Amino acid sequence: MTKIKNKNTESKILEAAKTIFQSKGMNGARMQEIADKAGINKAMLHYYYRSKQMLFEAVFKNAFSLLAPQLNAILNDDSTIENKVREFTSNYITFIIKHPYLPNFVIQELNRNPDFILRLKETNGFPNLDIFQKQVAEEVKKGIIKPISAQQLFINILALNMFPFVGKPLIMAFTNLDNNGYEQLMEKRKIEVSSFIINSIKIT
Amino acid sequence: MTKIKNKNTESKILEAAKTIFQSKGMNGARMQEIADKAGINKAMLHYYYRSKQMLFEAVFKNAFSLLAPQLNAILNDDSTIENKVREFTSNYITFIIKHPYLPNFVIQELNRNPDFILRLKETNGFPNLDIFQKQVAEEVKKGIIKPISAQQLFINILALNMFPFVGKPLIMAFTNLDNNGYEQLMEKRKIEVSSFIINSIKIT
DNA sequence: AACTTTGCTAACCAAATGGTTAAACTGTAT
DNA sequence: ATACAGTTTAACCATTTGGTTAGCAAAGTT
Repeated sequence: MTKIKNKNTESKILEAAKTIFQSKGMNGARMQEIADKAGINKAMLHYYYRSKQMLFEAVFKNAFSLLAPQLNAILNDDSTIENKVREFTSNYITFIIKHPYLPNFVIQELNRNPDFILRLKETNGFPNLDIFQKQVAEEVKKGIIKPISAQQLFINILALNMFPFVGKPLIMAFTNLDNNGYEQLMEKRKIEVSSFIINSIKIT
Repeated sequence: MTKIKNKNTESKILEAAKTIFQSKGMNGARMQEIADKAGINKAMLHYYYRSKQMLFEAVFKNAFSLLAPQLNAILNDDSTIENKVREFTSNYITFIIKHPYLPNFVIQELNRNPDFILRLKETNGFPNLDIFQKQVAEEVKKGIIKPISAQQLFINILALNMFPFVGKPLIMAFTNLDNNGYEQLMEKRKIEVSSFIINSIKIT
């Protein structure tokens, strides 16, 4: 029963920490609040994770490891750029609707501590533009897409997909939409964003 | 001399608070650090601004009031959409390069406290899509641009312009660029982003 | 049965933090 | 000179916060 109890508590902590950290950030989160949410004693947080910083890093790495494979789908898959853009957009937006705090959490914390990403870059499977770069150059040369640098294209894809979630409050305010209307907009973007990108780069 | 000293201290506080709040956020900022940066006693912060919350709101409103006119340029100006997109992109990126912390600060704090924007919406000059909406519908009808909703177009414009700054650490990591390379990328975006948008929506 | 390890709790602690206060200082008006 | 209002400081305060510790109960080991 020891092991079972252990795993239970440890994962309950991680789950609670995820919720609190993702909605309040490292600085806004309180150890007591995490303990309360997990329904355990505050000392247990330190028993399992030693410090707030280490608990936070566990949560952050977990979050980032969800994002990275999504990006690798567009960077390393070997279908055409058009196909990848269409598939990525649809998949990514579906994915983020299920994890709405994720992009903002990752971006906010990376801005707070830019050095943090250096450690992540060592990680296996960290997104990398090399393959994508070759593919873009090739399709440009073949006359499939208009001249564009892979970097700019990648930034544009990322921007069009991630920003609407990161800037949700801004968008809701400007468009005068409620939560419902906002969700409908996002739903439509699953196909509209990819068309927007393809229209821009494809040679007809 | 009384009035001068007064204004001096008050604006020194605001200036210091701006720096600290924009780089560390409301939760990460410390009153003592702001006082130190301003070169004055901590009690002065409360003398002039009563509380951390009120000092923060002064900084935030200040920041937002810099952003709003930029957006209104694209929403309410009466040149063609193509012209507005080109002008806005160039102006906005130039502007943000001068105030790099601004977009992230505003977005981060609005996500932390979404109710906050409700008060701003009452403000005079709060960006509003009404005019833009009519203009987009009209240009679509006239066959100048392809069918697109004003909301989606606006989100795309915002995304392509703001995201690269909000997601700077992410972009630097994925593209393997240093600060210098990043700045060059942004410089190029002043014209490339508008072309990207125009290519996508314009009927040739 | 005696002993050790593990998971857990309540109570506690030191440092940090936002905020207050009483007194001193400064320039100005009387 | 004196009184006065606005400005500034040092010292202080209450609360919050991350983190520690001593001890306990249950499970595992010998």
